[in-house]
Amino acid sequence: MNRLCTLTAPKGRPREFDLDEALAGALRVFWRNGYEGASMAELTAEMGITKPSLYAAFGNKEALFHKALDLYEREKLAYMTSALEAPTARAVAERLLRGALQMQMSTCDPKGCLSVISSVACSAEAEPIKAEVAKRRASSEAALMKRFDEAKAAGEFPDGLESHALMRYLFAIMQGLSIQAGSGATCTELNQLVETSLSVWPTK
Amino acid sequence: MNRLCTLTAPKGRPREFDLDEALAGALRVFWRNGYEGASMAELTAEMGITKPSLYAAFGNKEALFHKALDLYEREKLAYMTSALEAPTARAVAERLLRGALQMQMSTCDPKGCLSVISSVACSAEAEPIKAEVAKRRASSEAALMKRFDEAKAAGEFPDGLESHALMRYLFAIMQGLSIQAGSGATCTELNQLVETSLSVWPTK
DNA sequence: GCCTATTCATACCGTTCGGTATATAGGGTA
DNA sequence: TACCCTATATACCGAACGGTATGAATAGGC
Repeated sequence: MNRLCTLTAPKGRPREFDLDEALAGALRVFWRNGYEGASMAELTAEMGITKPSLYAAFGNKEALFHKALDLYEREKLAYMTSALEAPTARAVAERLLRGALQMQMSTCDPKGCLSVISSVACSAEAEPIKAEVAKRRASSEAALMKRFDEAKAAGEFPDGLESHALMRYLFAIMQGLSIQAGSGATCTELNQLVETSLSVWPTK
Repeated sequence: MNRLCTLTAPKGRPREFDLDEALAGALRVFWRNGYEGASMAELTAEMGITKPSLYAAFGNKEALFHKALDLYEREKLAYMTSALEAPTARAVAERLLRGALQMQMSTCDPKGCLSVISSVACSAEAEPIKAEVAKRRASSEAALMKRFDEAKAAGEFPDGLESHALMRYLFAIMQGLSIQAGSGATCTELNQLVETSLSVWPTK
């Protein structure tokens, strides 16, 4: 009895769409419109499936959003974790800013940052969404602060400059970058923003 | 015939609510939830009037939003125009950052910036809202750039630093400030952000 | 007192929202 | 072939959406 294929051959009728492709479509819609601005009609249209298929495969709208957020962090925010490996705090900041810039200059993806959009665009009923995004952001902030703590211990910062404050400052610039990118700023303008931020970066 | 009161005594039944108070209520709702997140039910509840009264007095939801945006700029963003009168570019930046900080520390107003919220939180049908906010922001940007042009002409900037780039950089920090304020950052953290930004402000 | 003009409160309009019941189609297993 | 399990497509659900028709209430002008 051949059992080699048991994992790849489930029992019933096989689904006719690709899970990853559908999720990528959902991500695009959430990215363009935010959680509440994304309607099931637009989601199913972009994903190329019907509503029952969506609910069977992903649960509901909120669960779909979580999975899309996972995909976003995994594919689009990968530069954030790799940037932490840079040798100095300034190099980390440079990688983060240039990574964010490069992402915003992509011609195929929506503009702005999904995390920023989702943490802002919500009425009272979308409070859980806001909380989830805040949780993930806190994790990113903690990672960057840990890296800046090391830099401070290595004597990279001017006196009186706390790693916590510098982390918050850098995140603010990146959030401003995504806001401006979503508001129609040109690549040249965004590049100016990054270069200016790097030119004033504090050194000892 | 006494005509002194003709302006204050219109013909029909007098309205039973105060226009400014109602508009202030609408502003709070839009500020908390964004344009699309603000439902007519929540608006009328906070304004203390019924839907027909709202439509008679303000037109429709979009016109109400425009009037609320006017009120917001007039009352909450007044510090932005007065900040331009500061003697140096650094003093302008300091007034802007401290003004934004003070506004975010208000305990009675919602957190975050209405302009940022409105420029981000919108699906396809709210495109006109986004465009209107972008128009107003462009006007603020132009005013700050004009002021920085004067500062550059006065020799306040390091070589190679364009007023356009510095304006964009300062706006990014303020936008990041409002994002973080809306995401639950404490007053201490926001103050750290402002102080750090000022400590790295470029001088010649 | 009567007419006109405006506001108020209620109830309703058609549409869209997120989510589902139901019936059919299609593949593995026996 | 018969059976089981899952995915598909259609049609539908109650609720909430932005916006209005309608009639009663309240003021000024004559």
